[in-house]
Amino acid sequence: MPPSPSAQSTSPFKREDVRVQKLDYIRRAASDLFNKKGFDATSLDEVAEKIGISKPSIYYYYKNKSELLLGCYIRTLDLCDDLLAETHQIEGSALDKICHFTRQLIFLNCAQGAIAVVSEIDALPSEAIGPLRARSRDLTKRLKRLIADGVADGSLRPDLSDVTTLFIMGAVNWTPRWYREDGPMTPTAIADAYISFLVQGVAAEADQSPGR
Amino acid sequence: MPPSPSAQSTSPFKREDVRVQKLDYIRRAASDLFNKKGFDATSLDEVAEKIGISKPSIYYYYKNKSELLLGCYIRTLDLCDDLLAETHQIEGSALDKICHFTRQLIFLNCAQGAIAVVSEIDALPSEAIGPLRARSRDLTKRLKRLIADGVADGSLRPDLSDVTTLFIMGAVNWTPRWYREDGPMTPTAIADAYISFLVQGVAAEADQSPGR
DNA sequence: AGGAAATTTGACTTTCAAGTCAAAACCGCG
DNA sequence: CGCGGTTTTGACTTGAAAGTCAAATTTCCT
Repeated sequence: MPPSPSAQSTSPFKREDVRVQKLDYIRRAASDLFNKKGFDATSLDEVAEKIGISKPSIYYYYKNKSELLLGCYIRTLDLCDDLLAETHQIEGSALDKICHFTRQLIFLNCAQGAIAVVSEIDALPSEAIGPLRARSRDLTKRLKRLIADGVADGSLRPDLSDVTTLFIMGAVNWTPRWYREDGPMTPTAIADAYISFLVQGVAAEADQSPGR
Repeated sequence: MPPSPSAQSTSPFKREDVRVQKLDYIRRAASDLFNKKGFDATSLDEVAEKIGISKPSIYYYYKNKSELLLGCYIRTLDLCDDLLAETHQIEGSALDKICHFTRQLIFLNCAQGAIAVVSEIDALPSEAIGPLRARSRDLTKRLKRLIADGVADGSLRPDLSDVTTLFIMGAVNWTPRWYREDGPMTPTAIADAYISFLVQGVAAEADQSPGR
C-alpha cells in the first residue's frame, strides 16, 4: 500500500524492502556493540566501521544515536513478546514453559545482534522512556504470572520469591558479556547447563538447607 | 614508619590517614555510579557533585578517570580475595562455602560503593589491563576449584558445567542494576532467596528433567 | 598570630564523539 | 546516454566532558 501521491511507482516494494533491511543491518551491529561495551562506550564510528559504512549513513537511517538505541530496545521487546506468546503454546507445566522461554532467550542473546539487553533506559529520548518502561514492566509482570502459574500447578516450589525472575534475567542478560562465537561453549550447551541449574540447583541432594 | 626526609614530622600518621580516607571516599562514590550507569556514562563532575567536592579535587587524588576505575577494580578484587580466603575458613562442605561466598558478595554488591562490578576492563589504562585480567582469571580459577571440591566431597551435583560460575556471577553482578536501598527487598532477603534458588533450583520435586 | 605545606577550586584548554551538510556516487528509467 | 530521485560520504561544526593550572583557602605547627 503506497499512499504516496508522488510520481514513478512501477516497483513499489523493493525500495522499501531494501530500506528495512538496512535499518535492520545497522540495528544488529549496534545491538551487538551496545551489549558488549555499553551504549556510551560505543561510538557511531565504530558501529559504522563494523559494517563498512560511514557514520553519516547511519544518520540517513536513524535520527540520532538515541533513536538507534530505541530501535534496538523495541526490537528486543518485540522478540520477547513473541517468545512469550510462543511459550504459552507449549504443552506442559509452567516449569516447562519457563525452561523453553529461558532457553530461547539464551539463544537470542548468543545470536550476536539479535537483541540488545535493555539496561540503559536513561539514554533513550526522554519521551520514549515512559512507554518503554511500561512495556518492560508488562513483560516482567507476565513472567511473574508464569511463576505464579507454576506454583499453582505444582511444578514450582511454593516458596519462590518475587526476585527469582530478577536472578534468572540477570544471569541470562550477563551472557552477551562473556559469550563469544569462537569460545568453547555452544549456545545449546550453555542453555542446557543453565536450565539444569535453574531446575535442580547445584546441590547433590534435594534437601540440606545450609546455615547462614 | 615515616621515611620522608623532609622537615616537620611530629604527627606522622594523621595526614596519611586522611589521604587514604579521601581516596576511599571518592572511590566509593565512583564505584556506585559506575555500577549504576556505567563508566563512560558517568562524568567526573557527577562523581564530584555526589560527594560535594569539585572535579579538580578528584584529580588531586587520582591521576585520571581510568586510574579511578582501576582503583575501584583493585578494591573489588582485593575484597573478593579476602572473601574467598575467609570462605576457606568456614567449617562445612564446599557447598556451604559457596553459599557463604555468594551471600557475602551479594551484601557487598548491595552496600552501595563497596565494590564495582568488574566489567569494563577495556576502559582501564592499557598497561593495567593485563595484570587485572590475570587477577580476574585467578579468582575464577579458584571458584572453579571450589566447585570441583564440592563435586569431590559430594555436596554438589557431579555433572555441573564449568559455566556454573558464570551464571552465578552473572546473577550476582546484576544486582547493583536493580537494587535500591529504599526498595522492598533487604540484602538479607535477596541473599536468602538467591541462595535457596542456587541450592535447590526452582522445581518442586528433585527429578523431572524437562524436554527441550 | 604567622608561615609553610597541603588541599581545594574557578576558570581555562583540549579532546573526542555527536551531529550536520553540501557535494559526490549510485540507481532505475526513458 | 542522461536525468530525477535516492543513497552515501568527506569535511565540517558543536557540545560536553576530560584534564590542567595558577590562585585561593585551609591546616597545622611553632
